[in-house]
Amino acid sequence: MPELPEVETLKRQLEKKIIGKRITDIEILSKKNFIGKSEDLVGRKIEEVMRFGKVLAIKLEKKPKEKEDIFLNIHLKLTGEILYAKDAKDAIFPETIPFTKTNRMPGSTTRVIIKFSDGDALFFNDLRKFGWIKIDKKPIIPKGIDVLSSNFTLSYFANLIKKSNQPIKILLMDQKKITGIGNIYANDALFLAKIHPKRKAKSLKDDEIKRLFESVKKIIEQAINHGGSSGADEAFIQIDGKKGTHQRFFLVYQKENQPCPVCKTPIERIKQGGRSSFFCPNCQK
DNA sequence: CTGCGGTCCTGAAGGC
DNA sequence: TGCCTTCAGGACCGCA
Repeated sequence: MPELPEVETLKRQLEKKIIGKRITDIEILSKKNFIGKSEDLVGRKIEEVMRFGKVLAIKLEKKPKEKEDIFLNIHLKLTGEILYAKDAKDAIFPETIPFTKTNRMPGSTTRVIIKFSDGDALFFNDLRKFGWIKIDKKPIIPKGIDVLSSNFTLSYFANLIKKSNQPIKILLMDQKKITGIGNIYANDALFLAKIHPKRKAKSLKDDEIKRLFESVKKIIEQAINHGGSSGADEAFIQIDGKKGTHQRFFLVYQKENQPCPVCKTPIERIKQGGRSSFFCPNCQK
């Protein structure tokens, strides 16, 4: 489920751990999840860790005379995890239990292991195998504007909304327009802005657009400060295997039938684009 | 353009 | 107990 705050959390933790380390080996346990030649990475040092929307892009050093950059791009999709182990041989991560009841690390869902010269390692786990690692000359940058970038302005947001016939919630999650918002934060941002998820985007008034803009930024910022969300359906864990804490602050997401935090009306759940939307029928218009 | 449904894959949970 | 169905976070693709 990782959305922007979760990937940003991983990015910040990763850069503290892996910058300057040299890759000695890459073990691919599931070919489907690794696109490119792993040999191209061996022997290189990690130079930089970047994030574009929900994509992590790790920049590797160039070899002498090489002209093109080389990046290791990662998308975690629904169930991907990135774990960092000090000693790869007996790594155990106590909280890596999103779907099973036993410790399993490195274990049954590990798809790729990246080993460093000091014995440390990165584990790419992915239960459902939707995620990927792609080697490329450039970072894989989604089309939309990143919520944390300076280009994500009220006027950009308003312009997008005013010309869209889509339901506002679907628009919020459209990575070609805005990158980083997934199901959790779309639901909670709409609640905070008091806007019904089914509202047609272009029907929003200026003051509603402004409220939504501020709500999106606020929710994303809070979630980053909480180290991401690791709730019931969220496979997300941090690189040391610990959970984020933002699930404690969910407003309506996954709160079907529970009282609205503002007016106590039971939260409702509907389907939009095959995904669950949660909202307060009283507060959100 | 919209919205729908199917697709990738696995395991937990609920119904009977 | 056991089998069968349903359901999840993300993104894409094809169809009407």
